[in-house]
Amino acid sequence: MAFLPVEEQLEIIKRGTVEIVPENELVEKLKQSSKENRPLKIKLGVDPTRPDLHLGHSVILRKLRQFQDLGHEAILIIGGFTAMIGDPTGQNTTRPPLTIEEVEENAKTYIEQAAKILDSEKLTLVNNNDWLGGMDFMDVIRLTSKMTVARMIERDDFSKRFNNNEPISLHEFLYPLAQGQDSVYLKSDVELGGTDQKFNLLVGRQLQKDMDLEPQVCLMMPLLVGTDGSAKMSKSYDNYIGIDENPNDMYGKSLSIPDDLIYTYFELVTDVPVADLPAIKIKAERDPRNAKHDLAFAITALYHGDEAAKEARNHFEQTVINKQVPDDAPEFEVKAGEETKLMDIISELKFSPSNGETRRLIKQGGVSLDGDKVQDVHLEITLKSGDEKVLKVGKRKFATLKGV
RNA sequence: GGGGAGAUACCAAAGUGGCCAACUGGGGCAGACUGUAAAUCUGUUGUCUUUCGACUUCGUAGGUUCGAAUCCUGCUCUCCCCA
Repeated sequence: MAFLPVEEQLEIIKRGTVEIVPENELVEKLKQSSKENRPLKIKLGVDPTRPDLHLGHSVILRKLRQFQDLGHEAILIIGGFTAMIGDPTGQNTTRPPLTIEEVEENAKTYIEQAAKILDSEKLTLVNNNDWLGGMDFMDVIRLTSKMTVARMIERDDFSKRFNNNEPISLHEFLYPLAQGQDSVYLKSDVELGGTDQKFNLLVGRQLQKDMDLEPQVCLMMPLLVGTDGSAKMSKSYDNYIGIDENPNDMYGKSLSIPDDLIYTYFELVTDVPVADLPAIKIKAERDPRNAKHDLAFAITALYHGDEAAKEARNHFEQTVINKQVPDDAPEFEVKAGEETKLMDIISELKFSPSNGETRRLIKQGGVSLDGDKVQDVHLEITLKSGDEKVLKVGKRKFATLKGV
């Protein structure tokens, strides 16, 4: 296939990137690639420790997808071997290494979810256990001789842990080397990673040079800030939007991001054309309310389609803005003519983790029946056959109670 | 190899024999407010229980005691200093 002109490729490639090291080498590689009609090898290593993908992961996967669409070869490395080591990057504690079975299971889930973003037809999928697993101790020692301890503890996360008197296991030092060895083996032209991966990516470049290979270009994407507007998106901070989430949650969560992240999200996690971005930037500043709804719609539509996104928008307007009951509230059948404890109903609906929590909710006015706040913790209700009452627990748990 | 310090609820961190289900901060949840599931303010935050109260929890296993997160012993893990 014919490649787009280098300038046009660059425009797409540079969307949202923080840094390309070094950019002029990337330009050279792109020129060579066009000239020889040879796709570049774009490497992305993923760690199958936490298989639930969220928008934070999507930033880098989308970048890989963009390379695919430009006609280059996307190589997704499942870090089967490295997962058994445990990547120390960004961690304040040692990661528990996984077993082979866990890795395989997680990798499967990962690929299934990543397929929502990548073009799996054109994807090269490899597992670094295939080449790293076969190295013997001497190979490993040779590899370690290329790195110094001083360089290692230069790294931010290591030095932080070191200074905080937190443990660093020796094997964690091997992680960047293992990842770099992937680049040597694959002869990658470009490696993608988050800014937190800079060190690891550069090690790959270094090792390639040592092996007299053409060094890879390192392309860093920003870490997506989560819905709380401060920390990076991560499951453990509970500030994430999962790509597997249902349209309603996806839409609602997208709306909860702070206004000044609207543009960033458009740039990093939606596929609106590069050309439209300037106009979006202006709208985000002048009319954040609507810009954010546009964003929520774009994100939801990307993973669930336009129809589902429209429904999610309606659902949100109905429940949150107009405080009405959603159409899809689950039904709960109550035996007609019998007194039933409200607390038991809430418990059966799993709307609350414990009865203590339910009591608390009621006392705080967090439970209502047909719009009236429930005052009595021990309220018992009796419904006639065919009667319906709407139960609301907390902010967004609804159910229709029906007498049967 | 030697010496010292430590392990408390989701996280951080007080508490050193009864007043401790355990200060405080963060997070979570709820209420008010709002364009928003944001921000802010207020309340709340082990389980069971209508109340009284009962039960489980302070690394782990035992022990001392009327009574232990707090004292003793073994074990596991971590950090620091010296070599």
